[in-house]
Amino acid sequence: MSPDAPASARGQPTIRDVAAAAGVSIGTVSRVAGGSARVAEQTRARVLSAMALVGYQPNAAARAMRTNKTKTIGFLMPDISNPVFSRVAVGAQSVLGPAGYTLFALSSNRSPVQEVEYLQAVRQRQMDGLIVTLADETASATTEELRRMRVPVVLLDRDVDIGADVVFSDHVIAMETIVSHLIALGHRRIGLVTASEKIRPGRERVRGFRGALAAAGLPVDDWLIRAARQSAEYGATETHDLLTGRDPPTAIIAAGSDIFYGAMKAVRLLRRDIPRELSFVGADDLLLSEVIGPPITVIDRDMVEVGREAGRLLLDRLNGVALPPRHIMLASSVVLRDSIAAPSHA
Amino acid sequence: MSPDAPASARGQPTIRDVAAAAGVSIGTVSRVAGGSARVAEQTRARVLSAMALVGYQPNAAARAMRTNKTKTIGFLMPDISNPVFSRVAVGAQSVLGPAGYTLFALSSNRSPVQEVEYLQAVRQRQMDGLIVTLADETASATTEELRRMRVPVVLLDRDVDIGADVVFSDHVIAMETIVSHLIALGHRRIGLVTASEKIRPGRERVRGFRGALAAAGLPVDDWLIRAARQSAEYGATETHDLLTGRDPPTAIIAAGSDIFYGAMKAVRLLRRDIPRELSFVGADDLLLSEVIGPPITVIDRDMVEVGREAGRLLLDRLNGVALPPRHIMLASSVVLRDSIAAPSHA
DNA sequence: CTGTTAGCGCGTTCAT
DNA sequence: ATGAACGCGCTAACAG
Repeated sequence: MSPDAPASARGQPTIRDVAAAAGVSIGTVSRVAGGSARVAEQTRARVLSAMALVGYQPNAAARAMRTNKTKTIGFLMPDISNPVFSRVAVGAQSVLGPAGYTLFALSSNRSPVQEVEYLQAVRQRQMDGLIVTLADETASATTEELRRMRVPVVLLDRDVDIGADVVFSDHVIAMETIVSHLIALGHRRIGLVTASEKIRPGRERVRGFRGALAAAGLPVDDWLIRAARQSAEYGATETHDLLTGRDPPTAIIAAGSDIFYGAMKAVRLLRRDIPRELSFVGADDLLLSEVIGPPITVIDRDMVEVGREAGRLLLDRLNGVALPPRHIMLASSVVLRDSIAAPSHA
Repeated sequence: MSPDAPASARGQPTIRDVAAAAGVSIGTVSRVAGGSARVAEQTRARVLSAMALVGYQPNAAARAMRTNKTKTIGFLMPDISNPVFSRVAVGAQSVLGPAGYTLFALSSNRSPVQEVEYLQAVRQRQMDGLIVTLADETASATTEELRRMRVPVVLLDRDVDIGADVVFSDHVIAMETIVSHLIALGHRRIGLVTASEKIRPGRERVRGFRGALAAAGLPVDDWLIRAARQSAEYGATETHDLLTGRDPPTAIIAAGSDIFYGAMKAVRLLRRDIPRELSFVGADDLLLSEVIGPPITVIDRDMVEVGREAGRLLLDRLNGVALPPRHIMLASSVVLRDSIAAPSHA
């Protein structure tokens, strides 16, 4: 009494099996499956039940071959285990999903080689669009590969000239705000630990940092600026180095979620009291900042919204919008908490 | 001087374009691309440079249609923005990638409907294998869909009888260890906030919890056991409720990373001093536990290793290993820190 | 409204 | 060692 589905390749039933079971031609089955042309109600019902009977699922590869559309979007990010990036996936999916697209998340693990491989995978699989956060803007192999893409691409917070739509996060204004605030509190030596200047966030944060000092007429001590990597280890070692130096800062800005973690750990190990002995500013991890004692002042961004915006931009392109490249700037917010105060020996 | 690639559909060059550029037949190009049969060294070189010239990437859909293999693996998880899940992707990718497979991460956002949709997407796209952490073991539509899968499936920490390989995390031993420890310190009323008993982790943690109390000859007060959801909000409200109840616990175990966050926040808001007024145990977030003051005792698991194991199991199946379903159990560790002490009013 | 047919790009025979 | 031809499952265009 089994459905007795011939089931061709891979054991999956095909459109032919359905046609045979329903006693119609494959064309009709295709029409029903695609919901396209008009089919007699009675026929449609027969086909539908035949599909259910044999457990039919359309073969995406065959469909893609015919239509040159896969209804899939790739999202390439440097590190899937970092919520700052993966939240973007949640946002993008929330707008792409209802439009009939499936989002596939890809994590390059910050490796340019992996990045290129994934970009090729996206091209090979004929994905209909791509959202990407590059691990390194200066890797030319990656940008070349990106340029080969023949589908809409949305870039996230990177300066790469490929004529793509971009969703930027503001870093300068937020940085200026917090640095000015610290200066107003009396701080003269402020340390900054952030990502490499090889990517926009690092560059922009350093720019905002220098700008705020300049605006206040303060000198810039390059020793206080650490912008090379993004990791908890980096945050820890640089913070340790800053705090144990000859002329340590009275305030530290750990701009980046990984760096925030590491810097915090270093501060704990050195038993510096926040904010009495040291003012501290974190970033990109609201939850962490809330449960630490004392609550930490942070620069925060809504990464889910970044994902939504990226999804919207992509959807427009997918729907044929032919405007010149659009740039969207999303604000960062500074959440003031108890971790900053006037420097003690002032 | 442009490569002048005809570039068929979607603007991507095909095997034909390469053949024309190299002055050979498509069969030869295919042989070179597949690295299969022997080709004259000189011919191979010509083809290779022609490929580079036109920027050829084999069309995955066409390949899949012929070979019934896609070299892709799906990883379905409840929430991509939770590192506990996304770390698994990192581990799985690290063993699947070198074997030539591309891992696509899919986040169901804890929605059974989304889960079914993604499972169908996996089937339609003829992915070669699947790693899955179910959001709800009791959703029959999901398990049915899972059963339809004709490719190897690896389940993560769930009890679903589909004859698949499974990677389990131990929850019972770790829970017994920490509860016994708290009891030894003098605690008699211990609160537990954890995931729903509809999924294995919730069930097992509750089981270990009850077991440890029973072993110590202590009564179980069901009011102290909260096992319904996984979210920061849930952790916060339940913790608040426990701490403000008539006969509050002297120790709380927040078993789950989201719950950990929320519970911690509730403790802060109620200004309970850890460990003087309250002993506190978190889970699944080592970084958070380190930077909070005081450092928090946690139950921890190596999720990257879970991913690696899952990848290995899958790879074996992909390579034709036909053993009966294998079950792997990975230990959890209890990291003792300063957040637990003898109850104060003891 | 429904059946028939021609490829989509590729890997794989089978000849040469 | 290489080329020609077939068909994987499907959609779209055309007949009827």
